Amino acid sequence: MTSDNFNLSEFLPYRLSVLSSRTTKMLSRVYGEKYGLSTPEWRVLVHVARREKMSVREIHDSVYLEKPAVSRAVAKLEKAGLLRKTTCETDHRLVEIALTAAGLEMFNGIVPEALSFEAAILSAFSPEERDQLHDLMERLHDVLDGLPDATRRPQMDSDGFGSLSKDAH
Amino acid sequence: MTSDNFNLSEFLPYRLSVLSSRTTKMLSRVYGEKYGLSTPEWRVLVHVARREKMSVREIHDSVYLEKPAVSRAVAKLEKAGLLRKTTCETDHRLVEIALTAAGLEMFNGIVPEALSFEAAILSAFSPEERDQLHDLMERLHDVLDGLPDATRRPQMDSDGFGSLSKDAH
DNA sequence: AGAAATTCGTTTCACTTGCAACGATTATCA
DNA sequence: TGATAATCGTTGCAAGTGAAACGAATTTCT
Repeated sequence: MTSDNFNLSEFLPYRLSVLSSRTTKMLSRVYGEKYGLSTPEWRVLVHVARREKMSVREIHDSVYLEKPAVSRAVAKLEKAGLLRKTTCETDHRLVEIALTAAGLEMFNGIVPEALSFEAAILSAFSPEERDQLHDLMERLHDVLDGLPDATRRPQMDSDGFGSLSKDAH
Repeated sequence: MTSDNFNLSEFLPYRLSVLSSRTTKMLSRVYGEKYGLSTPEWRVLVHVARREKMSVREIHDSVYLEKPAVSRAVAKLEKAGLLRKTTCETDHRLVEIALTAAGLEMFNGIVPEALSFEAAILSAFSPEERDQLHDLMERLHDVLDGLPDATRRPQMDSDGFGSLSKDAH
């Protein structure tokens, strides 16, 4: 393909962007209109729900959000009474973030709706096709990792062994 | 899956968002660092290059950009001498947007780099897998279209029959 | 121990975005 | 024809974002 007939709508990065934007926007109605959460807030809420305590940096590492975005989302969620911040006793730089009962309740309210949104999307695909999709996306990430100047990729959720994983010392 | 073990990193909308963000950001180095374009400007440039003349609304319809974003991108591109704006003779509300020689030159410079970025990504996949990816993404769009309150989906580039397609009157 | 470097979370600032409103122009229709 | 409605592109404004800078706290290294 030459410059002459370059077609943006067939260009993979553009296609990914449009698909992602539409999906995120439609999902955001679930946690936005009804629960008043922004996308960063939703992501933080979900992530904190998986462990007892998390620091801002841990959230930043595992969720695709810049540090300031995490900080602000946490501040808003705290103001809304959905989580509680306490400075870590053993390291006063760290903040221990934990859901409140209200936060957990909201989390339990949203998740089924979010999952049913996802289910509605995936209902159009067979189990094999879902695997294909999953596999293809994973490999796209791998390719990006190998490119020069690769952007940061949030680490996968290594399943919950709780507490601040500030490792052995 | 219950709320208890909801895993954000396995959640399709989130996965799409991260993949799209990474891809867009890495691509933006191509047109950003070297040519000083923002993403909306890049999209407008590319789109205007496919036809002789376009209006703001036509760009808005076919590119996934809000009307103000198009308007501002066009303004910047004009200031940079990459395109020219003239008010339509037969309808003074419309603006006819066309690339200048400098704009075309930049377009011809960027496109090969953008395509080689895409090629680098797709090199990890067989032709069949590329078709699968294309097909799966297309069907994801179809599903979104069928959902209530579906967001706007930019119309595909029906290949170039030029001029302002303000239809017969 | 003490100085320098590092890490953590927040804040600041410039920039971008999305939505609504606006003036200008054209279309609609009584 | 004349008034109303619709469309086009732009602008204002409030909210969001990213990068760098910052103070506080801890680690590192001599």
